[in-house]
Amino acid sequence: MTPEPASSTDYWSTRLREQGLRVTHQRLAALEVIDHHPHSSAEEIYRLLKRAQRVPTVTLQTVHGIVNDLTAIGLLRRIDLPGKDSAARYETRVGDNHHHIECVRCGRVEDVDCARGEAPCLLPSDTHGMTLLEAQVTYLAVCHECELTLRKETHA
Amino acid sequence: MTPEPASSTDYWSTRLREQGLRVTHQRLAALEVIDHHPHSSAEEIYRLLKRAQRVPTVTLQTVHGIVNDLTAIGLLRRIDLPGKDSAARYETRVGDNHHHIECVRCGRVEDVDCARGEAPCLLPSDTHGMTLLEAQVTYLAVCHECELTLRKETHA
DNA sequence: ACCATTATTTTTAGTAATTCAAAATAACTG
DNA sequence: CAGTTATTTTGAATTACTAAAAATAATGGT
Ligand SMILES: [Mn+2]
Ligand SMILES: [Mn+2]
Ligand SMILES: [Zn+2]
Ligand SMILES: [Zn+2]
Repeated sequence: MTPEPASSTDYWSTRLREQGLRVTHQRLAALEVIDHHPHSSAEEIYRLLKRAQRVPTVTLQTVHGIVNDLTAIGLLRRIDLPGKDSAARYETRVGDNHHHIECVRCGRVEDVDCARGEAPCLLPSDTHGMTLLEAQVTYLAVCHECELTLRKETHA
Repeated sequence: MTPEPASSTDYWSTRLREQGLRVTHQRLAALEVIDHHPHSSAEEIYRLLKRAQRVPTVTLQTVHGIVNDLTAIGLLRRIDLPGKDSAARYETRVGDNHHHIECVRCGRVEDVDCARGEAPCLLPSDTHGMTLLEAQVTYLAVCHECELTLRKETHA
């Protein structure tokens, strides 16, 4: 059985060391922040790290390096949503192949459970001779608040 | 004196005028090029337009303007594929809600017919109170050529 | 066909997201 | 605790795209 870590810091530290990465307070703080603010962009993570005085000296370039490294070892998942306001977003919920629904107006993102739970959860009618890795599904929608806003605008 | 077959030029001209847009040789040439090279990026369209001396004076900014305008009136479809080295791609096959399979290594993109043919072709387990517009499906894969290349690299 | 109107293209700059490389810093090892 | 070197910081570059003003050309009326 897996022993429960005393704190989330211990948990992340163990995961980092397992992968041969050093345990820095920047990485730990980033993981905390992403865990509490899923689907954040590098810029948002950066602001959250500075705002709470967690890592006042951190730079945006460091955040990019961190999310790249942590994604590479499977501690984070990167999601690329469509739209020209395209900044990659990151989350700690990995390994369950879940999907996302995005409001095309305000960019709000919510999780959508996968029916199958592992990739690929959907099969193409034709693979064109390729080896399928994953079916990436993104639901585009308009959230309730934006619907109301749009209705007002249409009225005027 | 029209170097292009009158039929396709006439077709696009009619579509443009229907939408109140002027028929410019830049727009016509762009539509031709995209029709013959589906899933091209603005940069690729730009190079294709200059290469064949079709529109030697065209600029990349113009291509961006054209694809934006033509997408807005439904003559083109814009596809945003995942992977951060990915520029938006454009195609003339519109209105059938088809999907795509992309090689994650070389970026090759092929069409995948939609089982339903119109959006949304898939329903989320939870809409989170949002009004669903579309289920965007992208299959990530490794093409045959890339598979062979990767096998060689692993060997060495 | 000619001209006027104005949409479109071109020219010139600027922005946002991300990457790269060298120098400074700070984790791990012994 | 000191040495090694991964990581962060600093500073600059790149890519994809947008913005605004000046030049050009497509349409409509004569
Ligand atoms: Mn998620
Ligand atoms: Mn297609
Ligand atoms: Zn919204
Ligand atoms: Zn390939």
